[in-house]
Amino acid sequence: MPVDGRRGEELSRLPAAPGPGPGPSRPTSADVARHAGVSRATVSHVLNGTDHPVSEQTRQRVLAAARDLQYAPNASARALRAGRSNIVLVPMLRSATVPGADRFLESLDRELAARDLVLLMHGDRTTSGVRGAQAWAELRPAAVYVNVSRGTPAAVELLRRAGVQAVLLTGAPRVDYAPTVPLDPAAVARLATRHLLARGCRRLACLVPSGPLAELPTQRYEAVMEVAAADGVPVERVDCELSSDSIAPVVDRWRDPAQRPDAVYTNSDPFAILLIDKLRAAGIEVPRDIAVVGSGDHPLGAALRPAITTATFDVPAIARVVASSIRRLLDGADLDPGLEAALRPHLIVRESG
Amino acid sequence: MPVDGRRGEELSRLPAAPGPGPGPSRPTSADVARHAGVSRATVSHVLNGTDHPVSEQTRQRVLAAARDLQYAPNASARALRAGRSNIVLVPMLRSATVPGADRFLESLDRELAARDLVLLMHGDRTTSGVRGAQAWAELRPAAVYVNVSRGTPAAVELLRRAGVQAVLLTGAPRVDYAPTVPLDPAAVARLATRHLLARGCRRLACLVPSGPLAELPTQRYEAVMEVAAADGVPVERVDCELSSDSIAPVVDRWRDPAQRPDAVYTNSDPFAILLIDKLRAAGIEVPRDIAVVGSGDHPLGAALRPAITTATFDVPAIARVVASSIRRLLDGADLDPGLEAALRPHLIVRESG
DNA sequence: CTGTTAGCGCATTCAC
DNA sequence: GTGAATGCGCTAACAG
Repeated sequence: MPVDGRRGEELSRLPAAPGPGPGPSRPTSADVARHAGVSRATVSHVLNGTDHPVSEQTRQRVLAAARDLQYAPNASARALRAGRSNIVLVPMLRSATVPGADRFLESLDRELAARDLVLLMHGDRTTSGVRGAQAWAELRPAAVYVNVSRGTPAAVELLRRAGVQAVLLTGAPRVDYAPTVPLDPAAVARLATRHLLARGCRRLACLVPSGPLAELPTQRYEAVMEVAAADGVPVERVDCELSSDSIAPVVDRWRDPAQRPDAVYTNSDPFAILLIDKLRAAGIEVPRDIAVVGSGDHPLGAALRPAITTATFDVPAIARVVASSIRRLLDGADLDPGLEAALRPHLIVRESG
Repeated sequence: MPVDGRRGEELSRLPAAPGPGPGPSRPTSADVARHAGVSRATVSHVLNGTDHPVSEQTRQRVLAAARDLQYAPNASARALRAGRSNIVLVPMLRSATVPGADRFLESLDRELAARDLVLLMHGDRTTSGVRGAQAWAELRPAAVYVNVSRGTPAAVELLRRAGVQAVLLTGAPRVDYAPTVPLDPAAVARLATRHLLARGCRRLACLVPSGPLAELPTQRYEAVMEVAAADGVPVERVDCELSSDSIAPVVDRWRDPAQRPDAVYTNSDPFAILLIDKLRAAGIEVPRDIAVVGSGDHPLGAALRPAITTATFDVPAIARVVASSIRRLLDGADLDPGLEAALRPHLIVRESG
């Protein structure tokens, strides 16, 4: 399955190498057949459990031969013949963008495995659109699950034309050119904001991590703005990084109660933890002086004091409906009806706000 | 590339489906050839940049046709014919075991891409040995990079017989049946311990996270023990989890100076952060009363006060030598000579110890 | 009922 | 510049 290595070239190319040289043993179904004294067709029937009748005796002989030779069918040949695979390809997410990414992939693998599908992650985190689709299509996966921002209409069309049976997109703007898991990463920000407003907060601030991964934090900031604006509550935007130097000047300004918001939404729990540490050092108490709400439910958030109030998604539940939806798509059905429900964020109210 | 979905069965099976049905368009190299008015051989030569001479004019015609049809070569057919691919397969690591896992994979992808290789992660995190090798072999990758604990001798043999050109193992006990990246995850623990001893600490404790992922922490605990024992320094083993309830009783006991170690190694920075929080709440000051050293260089560790002293690996450097070694192995050379040097852990001395 | 023969799928590459 | 063989496994059609 050669796939394009260098990004940004016409098409892939195989590294120079000695052609289909026989190599060592590399057992094929023909070897198994020879070993068992039957034809390749019989081997195939036995190993695949087709409905074709085979005597128990030959069956055992074939199985034994396969075991002896440690035969592993060549997925390439198989996929080529079948014109389809049971691979679900997920281009790797831009790291740290989504806090629970790793947990999600772990759950997703379990759920897919239970549905006879294999999860494969493509290491490239940046290539998108047609160029990305090109790389993904080469593997001829049964399904591709990718963010809308990378799954452009042209990309989706290319994948479909390449024979990918199910292209499932995920992300905020629901699109019409492919089934979409309408997971809005900003939903946690909205939920957190509504919570703070309901608690009577009237002056908000929002920490916005800067850097190359700022897309999501910015979306969340806008969501906070929007919800707060509906109540006529102002939101101070605080651009920062996860470092002491970055937070210090802000906290310093907030020493003055007149300059101080009464609540802060921080985009991720580590930022909340950092902020609270700096506030404490400045003599500002959480939640008495300022309420702080994060998101992502980081384990440290629950363990430290004050424990972080956080808005988060139910990661395993989302993995389940995504896997189920992919399976259904492959079987010609619609998305899992439980999708919307599983995507609703929830709030874990602890001590910080 | 159908791969076994259910774990623990004889061999894989394709989900029932309508055979190699023609499907929609699914452009093949034959389509491109037709479109450009040339033979498939020519298409192949042009698209792969072989040294076979092709007139500039036809070259352009072929490229244009490929673009028009959004042609993506079928990786299965290609691999089948070529008997080799440019895929490097990495079975996904048991999550959170290695703190920098995600960073590592990101760097590794970049380094591999620069060497014309594509990184693919296999979603299954648990299957190992022959069973795992079976699943990995089906993809016929050019190389597999996996922990020694999963890459048993039988697994390595199976992979080799299946035509995987480079099997690179990683992990502590260097083995002789396959090239190994002797990355010892316990090395950071040794380094941290030596640092604490050099600072005059004479009574150590070691936090050992429990749970299903306890293998690594236990190895590290043993490393701490070993180094400390050489100096006649005792080590208290503290089994715990990353939660308030888990740490509280320990800290409570340490309120009594007579019961208290003078330094703690915590296996990961989040544990150090948690511990310091609880110690502070108990009126025990770090590093005055107890020194604390973590590992993994978590960003929060640098940002909080006291900043966490941590022992860590140079993740991007390791990714570089691993990628380089894989490339060299594929080219018939030996491991990158810079390997050992890149694997050395280093200490970031900050405030906590 | 049991097993076999034969052709296909797609891209690569040798030889004319 | 092209024809044709090739790699590996699946499966429809067929023969005992």
